[in-house]
Amino acid sequence: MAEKQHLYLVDGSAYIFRAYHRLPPLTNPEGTPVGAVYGYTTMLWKLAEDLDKAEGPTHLAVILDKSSRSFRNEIYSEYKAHRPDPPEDLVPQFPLIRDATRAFSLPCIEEPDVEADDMIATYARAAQRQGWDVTIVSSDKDLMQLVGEVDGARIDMLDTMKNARIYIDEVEEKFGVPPEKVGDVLALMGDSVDNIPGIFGVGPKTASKLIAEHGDLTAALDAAEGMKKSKLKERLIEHRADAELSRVLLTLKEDCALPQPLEDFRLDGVPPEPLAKFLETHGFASLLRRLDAGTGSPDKPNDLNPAKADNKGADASPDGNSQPLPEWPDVDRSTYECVQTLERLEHWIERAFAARLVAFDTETSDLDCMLCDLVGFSLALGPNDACYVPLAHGTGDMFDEKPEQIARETALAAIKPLLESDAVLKVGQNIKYDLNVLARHGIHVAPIHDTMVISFAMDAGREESGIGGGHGMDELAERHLGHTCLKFKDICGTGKKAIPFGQVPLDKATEYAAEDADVTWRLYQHLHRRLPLEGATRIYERVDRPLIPVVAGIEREGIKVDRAALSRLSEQFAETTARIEKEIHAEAGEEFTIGSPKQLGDVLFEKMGYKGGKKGKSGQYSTDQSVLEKLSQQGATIADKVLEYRQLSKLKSTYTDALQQAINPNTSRVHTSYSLVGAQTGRLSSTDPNLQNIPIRTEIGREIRKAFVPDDGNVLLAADYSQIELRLAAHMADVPQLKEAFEAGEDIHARTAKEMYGEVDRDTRAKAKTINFAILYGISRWGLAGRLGVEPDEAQEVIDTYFKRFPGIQNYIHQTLETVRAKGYSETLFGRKTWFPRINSKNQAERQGSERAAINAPIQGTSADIIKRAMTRMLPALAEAGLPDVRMLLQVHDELVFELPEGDVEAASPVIEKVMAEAALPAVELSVPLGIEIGTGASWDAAH
DNA sequence: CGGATCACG
DNA sequence: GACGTACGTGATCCGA
Repeated sequence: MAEKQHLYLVDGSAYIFRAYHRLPPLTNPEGTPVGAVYGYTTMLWKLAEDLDKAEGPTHLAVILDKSSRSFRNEIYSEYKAHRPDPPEDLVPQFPLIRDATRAFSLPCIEEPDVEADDMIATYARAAQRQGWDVTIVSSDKDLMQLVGEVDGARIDMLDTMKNARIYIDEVEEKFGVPPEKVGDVLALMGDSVDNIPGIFGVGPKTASKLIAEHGDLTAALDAAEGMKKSKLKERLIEHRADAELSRVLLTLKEDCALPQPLEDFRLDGVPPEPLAKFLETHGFASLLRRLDAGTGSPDKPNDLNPAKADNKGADASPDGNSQPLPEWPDVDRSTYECVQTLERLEHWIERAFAARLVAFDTETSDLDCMLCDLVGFSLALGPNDACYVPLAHGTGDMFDEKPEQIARETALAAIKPLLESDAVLKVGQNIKYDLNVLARHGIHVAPIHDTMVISFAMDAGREESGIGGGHGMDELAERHLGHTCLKFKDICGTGKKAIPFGQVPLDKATEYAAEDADVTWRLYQHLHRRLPLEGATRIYERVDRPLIPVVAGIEREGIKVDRAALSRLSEQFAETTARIEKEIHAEAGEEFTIGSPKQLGDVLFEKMGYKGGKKGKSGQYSTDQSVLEKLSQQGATIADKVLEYRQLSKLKSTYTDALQQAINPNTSRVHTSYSLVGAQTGRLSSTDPNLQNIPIRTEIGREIRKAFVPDDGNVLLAADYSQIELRLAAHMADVPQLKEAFEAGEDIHARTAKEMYGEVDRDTRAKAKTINFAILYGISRWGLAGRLGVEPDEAQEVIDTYFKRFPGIQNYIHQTLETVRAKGYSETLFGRKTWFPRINSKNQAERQGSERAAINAPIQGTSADIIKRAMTRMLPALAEAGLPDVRMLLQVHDELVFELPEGDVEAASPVIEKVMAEAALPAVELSVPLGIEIGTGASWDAAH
């Protein structure tokens, strides 16, 4: 019986355009741009690796566009007429795509005057007729027409960037119709990229609705006559011919002449020699190493290879620069040692002292570093030179005998001098976690490095090919080392079946844990040497690195909450919501789930017939606050009740219930976890629980703040930067009036109103405040119009006036955008970079989104830098002032919260104020003062 | 697991 | 030509 054949057809031309935009501008050793080629090569690599898999290819061909002309141009001269020329650094990569394909010894089809889509369609159908399965490697929506099954032979698609299979369900999800109707939908929508007209004013939603309702294009167009009068009806009738032409243009030609028979596409593995040569030529060193490892040929031992030391080829691994990677052996988990005796541990410690740098990782029973038990730690001193030291394995529900291991206190006592030694750098990935675990055992690890934080300092906002832009170890290992780490899930399982790490057998545990340390060591070597090249040393060394132990300390302090008060609030909220729920149901005349926006929308806008319902992307009515407030103004009392219900259930579930649960049983306090890499701008973020969004804006919300309290005899002190972002904007954009106003301690929004309108009253001040924020967030006339409740034209006038009064602002925005477009990143006053890979996107919404974020990032980021510097200096300054009992508890972006003995308030306040006010110095001298507001009280609420 | 909603700066 | 409209976050709930 013949095995099932499976043909993969790779849409090469479409791929490289996407790869080009998603990858950094790498160059090969000769200076030729190769970013897209690199992406293409890794994609072919992945496909080739699937060769042996059940759903993998037996046959494969790459289809390229030879020219963009085809029979469609004969029918419609405007077809693809307005396509811009490809970017100039993509042009030289086209021929290299062919080279790459040949390097993999794969067939490559290019026919003059035939579009790749038609060739793909032809081959796909030909294979399907022979009973083969077909996978089209593309995400082109035109090709989705082909998806489906004929006589057991199926055609599907694979989007390698999203690693997603596209089959009938996915197509239906995207277009709302089955694959064979996609052409009809597209004919209505049109396609600006290919210049297919469609029907003016008809977008994807309308198009798919029309086709779904009427069955096909002709039926939909015929039905127009019978529709009730509307813009849509007019358009369908008027532009019928456009839609019909579009339908013809969108029909794939499935009967092209086949330049090569299908059988020629059989895959017989990839001969390594031509591929190696290609990878070498273009400096794809990380792939080259994987090739060497994969073939395992005896003349290339899988070890440090001095013969390769003369390889000067720049490594175009996707780092955004051409930093050569040191030649390391591939990760080999079989080399790791499981350390089970004190003698062996002492040996490792001795070697670590000699190495002066050790990568370090703790393994624990829980993700919460304030609750977990330490079950082991791992060390790495070089590539494949790593060990795992189990301390508490097999003590859980396991029936096996407890394995031999060093007693925890003995091992910790042995390693404490190493971890605390000034002479040895301790490197971790998210080392803040390990700092906290060990601090609970009386070990204060220093000095430290953190690969996650180093990565963030260089690459915040950068995205790479299909891997994402994160700073987690697995991602960093993939991106920089081309290595796939063992996944925690695979070791411990997931969900209910998950086991704690302490119950993982020692051989598996050693592979996983020591690999973490090994990979951390490698990442450190790689990332740390990139720091100066990326201009990121200053921000890392002066701001982010010194902050790590400070934030760890804050997390360990935690904050006391009044459980009884929260519990009372929970009860009160439960009673009130129950009452309101009944009232809402009564008013609606039926019981439904108020918390379901879908059900609520149907009740309000369908059943009760209220107007003003707007459906969003998902086809659901929006029922958010602004919508409900409008309904309320129309006299819908149910809207007010829903608003109140929403508010109270939010407060209950997110705060009064959750905070009680978050109280640590050992410390009786709530310990948040701050992410040092959470926000692209450099801000911290807070999780588990988030203590940066505790309510303050409403009276009832502030009840929750009252539950944040000091220990007996202490008070809480809240110190916040007043209007720091506007102050920074005034400085950075050099706006004399605003600087003066800040200097004089004026009300800044009032001053803006005076400048804008000549007079200050409630109304003009409120407008000015809105405009000031609009500026900070990157302005659009439509956005501002919405906020001010005026027409976009009027909003534009307001913006014009603002720019005229404050030309520095306009200049700042212009300069910032120019720089970001040219360099790809923005910078804070302290040199923190945030990358904006979509700033030059052809997609307008995407591009404009990036522009707004880019305008805001230097301001928000500088503010973050400043408060971080203040935090780092704070406790030493207080200790210096003889105030060692002041504890720093929280950071909320522009606010620091302290707990201190009542008697210390008077002495501590000026110290805190001074540290915060002078935090930019000496690196940056601001032309505006930083105003600090300080309050104290018996609760966080009272401290404001 | 993504979308909708809403809490904060 | 259509899109969707203020920046940055995280938690919760619903419903597929």
